[in-house]
Amino acid sequence: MPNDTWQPPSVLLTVDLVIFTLRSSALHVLLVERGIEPYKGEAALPGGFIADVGEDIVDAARRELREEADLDAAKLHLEQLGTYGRPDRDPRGRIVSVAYLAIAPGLPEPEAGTDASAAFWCPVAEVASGHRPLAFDHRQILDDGLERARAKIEHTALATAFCTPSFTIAELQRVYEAVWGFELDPRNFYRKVQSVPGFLVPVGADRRTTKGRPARLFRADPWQGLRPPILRPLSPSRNEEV
Amino acid sequence: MPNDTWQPPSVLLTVDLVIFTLRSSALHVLLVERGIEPYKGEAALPGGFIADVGEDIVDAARRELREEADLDAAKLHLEQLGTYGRPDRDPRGRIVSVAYLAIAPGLPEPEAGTDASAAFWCPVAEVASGHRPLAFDHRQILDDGLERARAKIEHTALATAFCTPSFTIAELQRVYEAVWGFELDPRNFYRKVQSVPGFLVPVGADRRTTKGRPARLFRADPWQGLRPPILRPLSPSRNEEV
DNA sequence: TCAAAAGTGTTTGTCCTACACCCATGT
DNA sequence: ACATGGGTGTAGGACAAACACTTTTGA
Repeated sequence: MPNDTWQPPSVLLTVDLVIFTLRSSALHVLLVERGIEPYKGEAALPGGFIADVGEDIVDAARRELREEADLDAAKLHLEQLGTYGRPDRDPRGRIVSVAYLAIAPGLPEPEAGTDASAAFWCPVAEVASGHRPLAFDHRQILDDGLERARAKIEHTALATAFCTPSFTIAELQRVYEAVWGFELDPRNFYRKVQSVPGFLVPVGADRRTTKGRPARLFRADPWQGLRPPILRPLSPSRNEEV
Repeated sequence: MPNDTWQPPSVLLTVDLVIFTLRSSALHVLLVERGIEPYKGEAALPGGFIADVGEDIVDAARRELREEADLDAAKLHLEQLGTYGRPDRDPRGRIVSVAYLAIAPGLPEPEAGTDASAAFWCPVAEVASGHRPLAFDHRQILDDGLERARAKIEHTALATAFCTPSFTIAELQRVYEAVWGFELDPRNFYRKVQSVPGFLVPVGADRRTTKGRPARLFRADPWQGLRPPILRPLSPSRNEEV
């Protein structure tokens, strides 16, 4: 119990980032190969210490994203995922980390930045299957981030953040399938997303591919809410894919 | 950008608690009157600094609950709500706070503990209406906690944590109404909760009141998931009450 | 003319809401 | 008897899964 001379202990504060994107229809997460101890050479989520005592936490997350992966976080929506503060989570001492979640459209290989040896997109399935161990408690953070993303695209238009500025409904469906991990009926999906008022805005043009009928293009605001939501099936017949 | 002599800055870490309970069918939140500066004498959420660098954050939350309100948190389920770290949120300096949410059954007035001048239950409506200002950013934390609780009782049996060990369906309905803030049809609610497999376990006894037919008693595990969920109506005819 | 992908119609069953109605108890 | 709250039946509408079918393109 604190007495008159007691002073509150201080801790070190880091941010960690769960950045998802879609590459050739598969969900990927941004990882870095750690350039310093501990866990040097192993894979980890991008992140790092706040720069100074006056830096806002979400600003630190944006800065780390720029430094470690050369991604401009200005357009990315960072959502707080949770805080991970187990006393033994970092061998260097008491380090508490605030995790953020973000969604990025399909992008080429990120440039390795200043802090990390290398940044790269890793298939989420590779981590989930245990083939790719992660440093610290980052496996847990990634799992929490995946579940958050799965729930989030039900109630908001966040899935469109995976897409190019204008996209077809089939492209949007591939996002939902990659994040949820099972296939959907294209015809029912088509009408379901169209029926949500204010979700999809027709852009008046078509996208032509080498095969088949051209598809209408749409755009959307990724941060808009969806009413009614696009709920994933709970139990029924769903074709697993991830 | 950090150079060779750069050291990461340290911050002070606090926990804040949003504890809800039901008193005479109205949702209440546990508040304390602050005994020290800043905001001395004003209302705030219970909370405080972690005790030492080795204390786990959720343990600190449990300890504060015991110290400030003499509530035994061993049986309460503490859920992390979020982390609030705006650089200017505390005039004493850079203080980052991790907020937790918990639900308590109806309880008598809490005892004032060691740290706080007084702990008391305050109607949530009183805070929401702006009649009761809160210290720091605690109004924001409370709002976030309320929305979390509203969403949480849709997908888990958390609402039963407001109830006595055994309860009637009508009592459970009063919980949902108090948290959501509008009235529900008793007959449809009755069947809806009964239809969720594994939610309500009959205890084989009745509760007799002074009026009307006795109601069957049930018990439940507050941390169990609900499938299908008990969804609150989004738009339709709902009688506002809070 | 065929394959492939986009988009539409329709059927069928499930779930939800609203409300009429019956049941069991205290006064 | 009757008021009060507990509990059941059921009709009508909204919704969603499943799938047959039509449209529009490239080859």
